[in-house]
Amino acid sequence: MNSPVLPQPTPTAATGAGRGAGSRLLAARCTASDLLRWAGLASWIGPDSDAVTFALRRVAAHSTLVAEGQPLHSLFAVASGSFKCVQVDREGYEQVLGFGLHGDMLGLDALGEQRHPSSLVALEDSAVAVLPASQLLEAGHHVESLERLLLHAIGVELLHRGDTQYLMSAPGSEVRVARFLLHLAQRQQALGQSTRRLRLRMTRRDIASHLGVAHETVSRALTALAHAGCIAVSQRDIEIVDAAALTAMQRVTRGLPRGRHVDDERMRRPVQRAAA
Amino acid sequence: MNSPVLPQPTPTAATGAGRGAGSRLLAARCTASDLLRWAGLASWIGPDSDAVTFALRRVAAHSTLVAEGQPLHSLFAVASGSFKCVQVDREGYEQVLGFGLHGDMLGLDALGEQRHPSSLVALEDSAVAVLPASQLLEAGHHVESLERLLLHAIGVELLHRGDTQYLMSAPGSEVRVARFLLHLAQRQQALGQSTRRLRLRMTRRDIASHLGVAHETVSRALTALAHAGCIAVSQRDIEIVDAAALTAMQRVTRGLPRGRHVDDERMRRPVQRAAA
DNA sequence: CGAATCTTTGAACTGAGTCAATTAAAGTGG
DNA sequence: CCACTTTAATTGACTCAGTTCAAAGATTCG
Repeated sequence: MNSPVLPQPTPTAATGAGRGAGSRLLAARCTASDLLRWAGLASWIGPDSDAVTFALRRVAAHSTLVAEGQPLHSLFAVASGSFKCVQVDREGYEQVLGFGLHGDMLGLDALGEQRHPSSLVALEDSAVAVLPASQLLEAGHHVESLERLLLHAIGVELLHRGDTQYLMSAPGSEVRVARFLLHLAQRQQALGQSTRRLRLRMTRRDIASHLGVAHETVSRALTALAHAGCIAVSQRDIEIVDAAALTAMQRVTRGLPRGRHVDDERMRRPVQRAAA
Repeated sequence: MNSPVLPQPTPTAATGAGRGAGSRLLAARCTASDLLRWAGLASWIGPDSDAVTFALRRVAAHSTLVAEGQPLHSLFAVASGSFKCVQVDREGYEQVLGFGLHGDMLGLDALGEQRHPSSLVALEDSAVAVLPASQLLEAGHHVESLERLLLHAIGVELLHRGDTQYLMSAPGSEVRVARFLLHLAQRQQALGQSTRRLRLRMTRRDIASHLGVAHETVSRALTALAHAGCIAVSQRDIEIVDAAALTAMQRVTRGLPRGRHVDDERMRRPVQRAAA
């Protein structure tokens, strides 16, 4: 059926001592060292990093890890799989605030009011490390690497939010999608995965919500970018064919303060647009 | 360099007398108690809250407190005045990520890479408390209220970013502006200031950038809202005449303005079991 | 296999961006 | 203090990109 675990492209010598092939997720707990490794901060691992362990929890695809409004009990770190962070308003409109990939910390926005302002939903079968809020500060005082991890995660989260605002500030849909793809590729790169091949775990609707456009527009933008030769699209598998062109496209923003469009019809309009 | 004479010799602390808000007299330093008071967290003030003090620093209108890319030296708390947080991309387009009001913590997004991803620019003559990053953690371990303050500020910042994404997700410009005004009013309320009268410290351009629209559109939306009787506009002074109408307007999101399928389509089944 | 969801494509309508011109305010300097 | 220069704000006209409505493929899942 569903593949339980994706094989690691980068054979980082498993956590600890690899108990059985690919069975790391079956372990009941993980250490701060694991968290650091997932976040790409292996260099911060110190002798104290194994002093604390955290429970692992499986989350089935499409199930809700935390629901909006729920009081803060713990933070989470993505051990495997992926999540979306959403808010739904009274009208039922779903706003996707972001996506959590391997190693990302989830639930940080609950630190303000001690309750979760957004829901966390698994996009696929996933697993998270559970970091009890009460235990965190206490442990952080004794395990320095853990405290640094937390602070780092906070900064990264804020960085992503900034990126998202930048995403949404783009006036053109193709630009937004291009930025989104590049942003995703960049994050995958940080995880040591391919920069060219992207496997989108979220629906077009989720992407659309995240980008602030209609889902049809995402489709159209994707096909337009493909038609322009920037990418190749096959369902949720996307290959970045011409990263340079994509980047160039991503740079087009709203009305430059001054100066003219030096950029011109580089495949300005693939649409057949009322040719009549 | 250091200002030769400080007008008001309110020596150290002055926390007992000062509510911080009133005059713009500036003590050379402030305490954690002050920070908590500014943030509306006076209830957290404990005996240890005066154990640490922080330098105050004046920032002239339009001057840059921190420039994009600058390494992280300290965080800041707004003692008086206001700031905008901006990123400018290679084309020179300025993206406003947010505004910092009295009591807000500034520079948190630098915690990720130990470098400021965005600039902080004073919108008017302002002052900030300087919280050296190195000193912060250390002090936090001993002064509990300070640590809680930091965590709270982080959560609040994340909350604001979420609000901003919600802002920008609105398809209509009037909706965005309405949400922006209500958001601002809400923050002012948290500071104990008027909910009806808003004095915008930022230009229309800044607002436009923050909302992801053209600055002309902000003007138009403002006059439209005024024409609808929701608000009254006089330059940068805005009075919220009909908060209910504004709120109603703010709720209009994409796709369900009129008519048909309002309910059935969104079959919400929010909670599914997460754990195995 | 069929039901439901996801995805793509089409066509028409409209709201917001761009360009442009005018007015208002604020900062500069003699 | 008052010309003068700059920057901010408002308003109008026109065009187009993206939303909306609609419907047909594709994919997943029970």
